[in-house]
Amino acid sequence: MADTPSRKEQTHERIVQAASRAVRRDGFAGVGVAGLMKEAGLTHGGFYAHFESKTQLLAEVAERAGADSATRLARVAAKAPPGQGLQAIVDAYLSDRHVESPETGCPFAALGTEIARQEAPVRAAATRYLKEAVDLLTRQSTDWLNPGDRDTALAAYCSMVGALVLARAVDDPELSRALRSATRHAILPDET
Amino acid sequence: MADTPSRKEQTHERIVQAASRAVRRDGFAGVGVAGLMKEAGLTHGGFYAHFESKTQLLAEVAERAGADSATRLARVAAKAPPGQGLQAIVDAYLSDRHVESPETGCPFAALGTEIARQEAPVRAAATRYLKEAVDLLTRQSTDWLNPGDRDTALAAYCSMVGALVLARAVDDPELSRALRSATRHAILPDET
Amino acid sequence: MADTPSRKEQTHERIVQAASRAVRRDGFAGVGVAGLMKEAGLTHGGFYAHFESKTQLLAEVAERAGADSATRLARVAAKAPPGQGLQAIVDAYLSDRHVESPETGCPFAALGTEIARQEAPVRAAATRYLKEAVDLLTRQSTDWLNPGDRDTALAAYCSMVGALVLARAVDDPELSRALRSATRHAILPDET
Amino acid sequence: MADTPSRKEQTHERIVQAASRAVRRDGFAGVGVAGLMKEAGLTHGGFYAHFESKTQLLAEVAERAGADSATRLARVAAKAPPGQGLQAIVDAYLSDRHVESPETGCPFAALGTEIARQEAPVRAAATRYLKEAVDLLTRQSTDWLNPGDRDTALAAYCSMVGALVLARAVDDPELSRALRSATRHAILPDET
DNA sequence: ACGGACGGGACCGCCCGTTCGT
DNA sequence: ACGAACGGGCGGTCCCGTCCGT
Repeated sequence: MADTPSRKEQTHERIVQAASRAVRRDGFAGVGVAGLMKEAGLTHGGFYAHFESKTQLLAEVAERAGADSATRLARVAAKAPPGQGLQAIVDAYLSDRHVESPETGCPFAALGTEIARQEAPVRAAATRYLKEAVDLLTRQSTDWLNPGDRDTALAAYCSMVGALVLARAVDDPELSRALRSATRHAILPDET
Repeated sequence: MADTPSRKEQTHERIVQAASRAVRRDGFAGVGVAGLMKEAGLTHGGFYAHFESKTQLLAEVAERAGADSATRLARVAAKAPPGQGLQAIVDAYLSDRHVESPETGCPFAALGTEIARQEAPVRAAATRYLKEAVDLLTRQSTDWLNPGDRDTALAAYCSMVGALVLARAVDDPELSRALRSATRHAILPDET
Repeated sequence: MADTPSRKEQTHERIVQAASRAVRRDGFAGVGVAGLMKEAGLTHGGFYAHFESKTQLLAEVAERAGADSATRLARVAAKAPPGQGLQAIVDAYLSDRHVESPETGCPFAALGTEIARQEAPVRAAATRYLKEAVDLLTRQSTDWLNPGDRDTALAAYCSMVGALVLARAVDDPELSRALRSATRHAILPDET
Repeated sequence: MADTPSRKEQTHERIVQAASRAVRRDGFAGVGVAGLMKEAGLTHGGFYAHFESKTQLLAEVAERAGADSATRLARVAAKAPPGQGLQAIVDAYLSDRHVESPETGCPFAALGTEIARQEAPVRAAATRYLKEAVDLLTRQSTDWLNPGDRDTALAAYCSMVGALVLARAVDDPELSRALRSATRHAILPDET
């Protein structure tokens, strides 16, 4: 369906896409309507032809950022050799690249503490994404994670998010790496 | 040694104190000079008698929030029975009370993703606090954490921060609890 | 050739026009963005759709005030009988009306001592205007001013500006008139 | 008669002195109480022990700047050889040094267009100073200026003020010099 | 007398939401 | 549907005037 997305739908999409990156880069409070539209190649006058309010855009942005991130996680897992999906996910999540690129990374690592102060739609989208991400982890069968062990998956996800949040916050590159390395070993204990 | 803190120092302290709570509650971007001063019982006019800029206040706030939090952690550990310091810290950190009271809680759980976008002094203060907190954890001798095992402490702290960030972000109280419960068991595996 | 100036250009013009009067009346430091916009029949909100900064507006204002004033001078000269252009200019410049109406008068008489403290674009505009005004004077052929005697024209212009500045500064109407009368006779010595 | 000026009077004097320079340098609108007091080596808290208001200070400043300038003019005239007082005054007034040093120069050249917007006491002081300056000029007996020819003196003073105002306003050093040179020759026509 | 904190107001720059015109 | 202008409001900064304390 949506075989031929109308011009309006395309523009709508472009705005959401640009905003989802801008928000992860600058935070919910760091973006303005004018800047978002400019980044999408438009002027801010036309914004309200696509969204009822900035709030509604942010809700769509949250949804979209979560969906993007879930897709990305799934792709990483799918590419990995059998039985190494979790390892691949963890490595990608805790990579230098992820630390340096919040724009395209995990929404929780980029916006976690701000989400708690956002309005209901944003938080609902975040919740949906979290469940999706945890489900994906739970499905990874590895030597030491029994498939279906949801609690271990939850804990692993918390660890990764926390590690990345701290890794981005601190001023000390070595500490940043140490946080992620320690987290990696905690999640994948038998790794050589 | 500052026997009688001058009136100015008292006011300065009051502002920083009020701001450190307001910032954790509303985020760095959610507070304004006028609001902060009002919360401290003053008007915005006198602000620049105490701080050169809002940025400088935020730096002091970061420092202060970190110091407060470290003190609090240490107190929790000290109160615990011998060999149960870590458990006490984890329980306090992952408690419902902490989830509901960002104002007086861990700065990383309240501001983590915003700290990454703050200026150098704030990030430096955050880094100092993180080292302090990890050192405290590292010193906790328990049955399963060898004292001095810094990597385990790092991983444990990441887990707790991530769990709390997610617990606050999600819309679903049950999920919030599940995140923390799973994290607790991951950190304290032998707990009955 | 700007057949149909767009709405934006019209508004822009209106703001500059209003500002050029307000500045001559109240000085560079005596005007604020809000007041200027109000005087142009707008609110301060839309200001930055037309100007990058207050500084840029002031630069345009200087240019515009100079151009207006030059046009006015030229018109006075053109209206005068042959050989009496200088006399007409001097009389207009030193008139009571000019003393009482800085808003529409010579920018140097209204803002001269402040221009020296303004930024480069304002000073450049002032310089251009001065050259224009002096050229106009130089072209006036009279009985006692040889056309092309630029030094005499320069001196005459200095005299007029000084006379008007002083005439406006002093508290004593009689002295104000005496200053201008004396200056008139110095510039037009053979006048009966 | 103020044999031993009290400490308060000395401080008062110091403030007025510093302010008279600051105002000529930065304009009436360019100075603040805090800055003035700092320049006098004090803090702005004690200001109102010496002056009822900023307005009153400005009045005293105008008076003082005028008196200083008059004294300076008189000294220049007194030092000159007999019959060359006017020439000495004109040369000093139109010198490069005067252009570059508004702080210690003629108040009209520094503040003329702002004085017109000041309150009554400032304008009254300016008027008194103008009369004094013109009287001084009028008393200069030269080959071409009959002593007592007040109108010529008035016109000469207007010329000098205008020349200096313009010389300071323009962006072009050559034009600045030309203005003053032309004015000099207009006032002192027979000079070789 | 002087230093310094404080209250209140102002100004510039920016942003959001709306309403025009095209 | 889009661009552009406009209205109202807010945030940070600075300043004046006052009132304490010393």
